[in-house]
Amino acid sequence: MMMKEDTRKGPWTEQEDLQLMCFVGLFGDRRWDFIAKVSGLNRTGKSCRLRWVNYLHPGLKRGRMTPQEERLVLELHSQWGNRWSRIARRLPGRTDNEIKNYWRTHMRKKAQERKRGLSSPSSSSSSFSPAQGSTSGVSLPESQIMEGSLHDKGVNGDLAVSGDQSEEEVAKVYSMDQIWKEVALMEEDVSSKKVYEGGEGRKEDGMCSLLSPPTPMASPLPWNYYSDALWRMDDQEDIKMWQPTINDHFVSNYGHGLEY
DNA sequence: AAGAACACCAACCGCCGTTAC
DNA sequence: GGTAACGGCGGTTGGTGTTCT
Repeated sequence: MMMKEDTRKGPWTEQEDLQLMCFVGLFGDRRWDFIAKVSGLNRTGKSCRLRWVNYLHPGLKRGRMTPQEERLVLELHSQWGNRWSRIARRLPGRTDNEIKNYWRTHMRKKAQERKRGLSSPSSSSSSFSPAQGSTSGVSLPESQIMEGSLHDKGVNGDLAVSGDQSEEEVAKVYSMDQIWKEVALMEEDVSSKKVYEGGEGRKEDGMCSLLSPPTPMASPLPWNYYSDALWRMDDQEDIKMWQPTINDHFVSNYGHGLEY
């Protein structure tokens, strides 16, 4: 068959999402080029990966950043600069893209505010005010508020952390435990209300029949649990822990379409 | 009510590091 | 060791929804 001429671009359709989720369930989220080919999606591997990482990944949170998250982003950005993926790793459920977008819009706004503020020196220097104070008084080091910092590579490039060891240390600087406790508490409340809702109109229902544990409702743990666990996984090894159930289930129902 | 301005977010592009051959 | 392919990352753009005038 000769396809593959024009790879599709632009927004993903629901059908494509489903297809992608199925094949990621089957083959894991690493071999993107392979998945792109095998799935029959006329997309590049990159495109598939992006879609998965930024939108379809079951562990993703949606919606506004919590004040804790915002604080964390600011803090980590002050340490690492525009290392979005690195920062994202410290915010489970948030993607580098999301954080990047967040930073751009909010910091740009901040920069503009400050520009104006410079003419009136007594202006509220750092009351971080997307929509005036929705972020519960996150304060930002002056140096970062300047417009230039939107593009620079690390505010304190010199101080910039180097190496993973120091990364670990830095992460603790901000009394991470405290932050996470708060976040956990908040989320516990929320998730207990909407377990399995998929949140924000996500269209997971369709895929759940394929990818969720065989009998989601009968499962002692909600799908969210799997999702969250998955999000934290770094290795393919970990994924294998849960993949078999998906594979069995999926293959038995949809394996007919596969030639591999 | 309509248009402008702004905010948000999904997706693409290009570069770079890693891996496989 | 060289090279091609791939995956990941950061920067950027464009579309859409929301708020403001």
